[in-house]
Formats: sequence, C-alpha cells, structure tokens
Amino acid sequence: MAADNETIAAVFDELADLHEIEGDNPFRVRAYRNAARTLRGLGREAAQLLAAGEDLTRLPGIGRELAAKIAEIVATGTCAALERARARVPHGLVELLHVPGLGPVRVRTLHRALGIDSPEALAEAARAGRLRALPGFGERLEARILEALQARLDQARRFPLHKVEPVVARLLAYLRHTPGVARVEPAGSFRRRRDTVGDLDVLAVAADGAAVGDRLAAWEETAEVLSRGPTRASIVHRDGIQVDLRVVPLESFGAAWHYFTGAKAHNIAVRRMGQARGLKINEYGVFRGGERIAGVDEASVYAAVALPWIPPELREDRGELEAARQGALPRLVERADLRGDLHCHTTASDGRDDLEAMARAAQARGLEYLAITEHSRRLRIARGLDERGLLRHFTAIDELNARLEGITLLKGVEVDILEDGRLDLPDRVLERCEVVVAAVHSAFGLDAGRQTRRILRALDHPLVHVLAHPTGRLLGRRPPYAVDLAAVIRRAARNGVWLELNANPWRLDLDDVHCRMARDEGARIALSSDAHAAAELDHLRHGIDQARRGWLEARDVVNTRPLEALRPLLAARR
DNA sequence: ACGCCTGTGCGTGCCTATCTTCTGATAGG
Repeated sequence: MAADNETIAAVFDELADLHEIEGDNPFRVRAYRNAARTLRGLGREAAQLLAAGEDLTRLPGIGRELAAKIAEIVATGTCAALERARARVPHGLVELLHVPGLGPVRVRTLHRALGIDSPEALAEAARAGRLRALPGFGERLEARILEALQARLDQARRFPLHKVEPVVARLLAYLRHTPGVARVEPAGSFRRRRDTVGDLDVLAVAADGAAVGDRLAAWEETAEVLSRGPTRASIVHRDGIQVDLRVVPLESFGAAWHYFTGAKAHNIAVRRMGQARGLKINEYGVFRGGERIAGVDEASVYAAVALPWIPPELREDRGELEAARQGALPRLVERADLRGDLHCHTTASDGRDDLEAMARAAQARGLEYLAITEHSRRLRIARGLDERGLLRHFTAIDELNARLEGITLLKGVEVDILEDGRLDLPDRVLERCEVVVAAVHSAFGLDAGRQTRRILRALDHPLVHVLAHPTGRLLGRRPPYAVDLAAVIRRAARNGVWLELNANPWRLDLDDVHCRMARDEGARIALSSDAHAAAELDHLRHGIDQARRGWLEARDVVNTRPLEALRPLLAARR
C-alpha cells in the first residue's frame, strides 16, 4: 500500500537531521521539518490527494521539490535524496543529534575532533574524560551526556496524559502553598489536552521567581534539578518526566500563559500577526515600542491582534487562527453535552460490575441512556457471549429497565469483526440488538490492504451502527494496526455508520486529526467510554478532550442527542 | 527548500532564558 503521511513525515524529519548535521542551509532544514509537520496535521492522506490528481504544491510549505519527493515516497516508501544523504552521513550521528545537550554544532565537533559516530563511542569518550577539552564542551556537559546515555534519556519518551494528571494535581497543590505565589497554572501540551505529553509546563505568578524555583527543587518528588534561574527552573520528576516551571509577574500572566501553552507553531503565527501590526509579543506582554498594551490575561493578547480567545485544544496552527479571524471557531463539545454512552461491559462478559451498578453509575453521571455491549463469542478471553447467552442477558436488561427510572439501558453487543470481515454473530441475533458495535480484536498484523478490506466489509453490513476503536492502538504499548483510515472514514460517512471515539485514556482513537477528518467528510462520531467498571464511566472526559482537539461540536457526536432523538437514528439501520 | 517576484534571484515563521559557554549553543512554548 502507498506510504502514509507518517512515513513521509519520518523521511523528511530524517532528511532534516542529516542536512543539519552536514551544516547545510538552515532554511532547507526548516523546510523539511515544516513539511513533516504539515503532513502530520493534514487530516487527509497525501497518497489519496495524489491519486485524485490534486496539486500538492498548494499545501503550505510544499513546493515543487517536496511534492516530487512525496510522490516518490508514496510510490517507493523512500526517496533517492534520503538514500544519498544516508550514504554521506554516518548513521549514528543522527542518534547523537537527539542526545540532550547536543545540537548540530557539537555533533560535528565530536565527529571531526574525535571520530565519534555512535552513542557507544560517545559514552566511551565521555567516561575517558575526553569531551571536556573540546571547544563548546565542559566538565558538566560531559557528565550530563554520560548520564543521559546511561539512562537512555536520549529516547524521546512521551507519557499518556492521564498518567501525569495526578502528578500535576500534587505539583499544583504544593506550589500553590508557597508564600508569595499568587497563582499556579498548567500549560503546554497538558493544557492543550494532547493524548500524550513529553514534559510538564507550569506557570506561576510571583514577585520572587528564584524562590519558587527553590521550592520546586525542594519538592519531595523531585529526582533531579536540571537548571534553575531567576525566572525559570527545570527538574526531573521521580517518574521520569521533566517539569519546566516559569515564573512571571502578575501583569504578564496572560502573555506568559499564552506563550507557555503553545503550541510553538501557534505562538509563532500569533507573534507574526503582532509584527504585522507593529507589535512585539513575548511572554511578558504585548508591546508597542516600549509600552505594554496587553498581557494581563490571554484574551487581551488575542485582542491585540484582533482575534477572539482561542481554546487551548485548538492551538496547533492547524487553521484555528484563520477560523478565529473569520469568526468561525467551532463551538467545541463539552462533557455536559453527552446524554448517553454507547459502549460498555458488565460481569456478563469481561466487566467488573453488574448491570444495575453500571446503570446507577451512568445515571449518577448525568446520562440518560447506556448501551450494554458485551463481547461476542469469538473473544473467549473476554468471556464473549453466544446467541443464547446474549438473549438471556437481554431478558435481564428488560427486567431491569422495567424497574429503573431516569436511565434506560439499550440492548447491544460488541461483535467481533472476523479476519475476513464477516461478523461473529448471525444476522438474526444482530437484528435483536438495539445497538450493534463492531470491533477488531484479532489478527492485528494483517497488511493494510487486507485490514482495510476487512473493516470496509464490516462497515457495509447493514446492521452495524458503530465501528469501535478504529485503530486498536494502545498509547505507548501497541501501535495502530495498518489500515487506510481515510478509506474507512469515507465509507463510514457514505454508509451512515458511526465511528467511535473510544474514551479509554489508553486508546483515544480516533485521534484528533482523524476526528477532524471524519467531521470534514461528514461521518458522525460516537463518543463512548468502553467502561469495564462503573468508575470507568468517568473516562468520558478523556474522550471529550480528544474530541475538542478534533474540532468536534455537539452536533458531530451522536450521543449528545437525547434518547428520543437517537432511537430513530438507530432504527434507521434496521 | 519554499515562495514571491522576477526574469535564472533573494530573503526566509518569534522571542527569551540558561548553561554547556564565552559572545555562542541549546532549549523552550
């Protein structure tokens, strides 16, 4: 199958690294990195655009050369320019570039002066004390490099958002109890609610920045202090994540929060808009000449460039500034918009709570309906139900519904999509279900062609309402299976099948980019908890985070509808 | 390498803090 956007972006990133190490024109390096970024945020497969005969040079930052390379990579998986560059530059140097503290200048120095071309050789030289004498190096850097190599900190690690939430909560509570600290807020990708975060950014308002830095360094969960100055400090948390603290005076709070929230590309775009108006925007405020004209809150920063405030989840420079300028920002879906949940399990298959516990938990969370969707027979490990088991379960649901008030359980199933795309239960059973959720739980390793055909076949089944967790990924544990998601989204839109945004914080697929693609293609989203216990109904809020990053409004999410409006939609598939 | 303007060229996404260092390199959004 044709190379996907991630593959193309990876080629461009590597080209950027290689050219940077060679000391090539920095603008060329940036062009490669920009192109990689454009592709990752594109929301449509470049291969598809090419197949449709579209002109890729209309994409920002893609010109004749890069468009030709994209076509080459789509066809062959690589490109001649990459192979040539790889032949010129020892492979290990690219790895060296990703060691903290090393950039292109120092990597070149290492290679030229000492012949170092791999992390192993670097570690050996550092241990022998041969780095400190090099220009641009010193004893401290030598020690830090050795440490980074030994701790394998050179491997970029990202943490699932929900794993760092408790750390952030404890950190904020701790810093807020510091004398002289008026305010402490999270920023960075945590505030933008990305599904994974690389580090934690925290902003504090205080007159004495060094004192706040000292306080962070003294935190009982601090494992190591990386740097400390009068306005910023960085530490490594005992769980391995880096925490960056920034301290500003009150009048700069909004400008600093905006700066520290990013994304970087969004900041640059806003600052450019400022430039065009003769303004200078930095983390201390918005300045005309030497005069501060805005910055106490975020809204004032945006207002200085004639924009409304933009929700952090949208700040990726993926069109939000243009939308804001036109007054066309989406009205993002909120947790309170959800009226029901279309995917959960009970003790009847692999859940931990029974029907009644799940029903009451859903009601307590303000939901009006909950679809009970046990696994089907094929999924033995989850004690999947066969026809008899499922119909007996439906009887229990009917009985419970007769007793319950204020919450309605819907009779459903999460039916396995078999390797050939058929479903794990016969139609006569599926016809008895009010909600049919179909999902892949096996044969993750199929090639993209077969996996895509398999899923498309399931989407063509007239009794399927929802495609659950469309990529099967588990953050940091299991990559998405190979599937042409653009084709899946188009077929779902055409057939009126809903795509799930699985709110389990390890899954969160569809991801942000594909949620937006679905919206643009006219496919609807079912935002579901996939709860295997009553408490996991709280996972819905993680799904909301991702949905907002995907520009989704309440109307794009089917389970924002009240039950009486949903029932006809469900019935329409019958 | 892009993109704009032009005519085979030229300028090129922002701005600041800290350290590794010494007038720069790296890192951060």
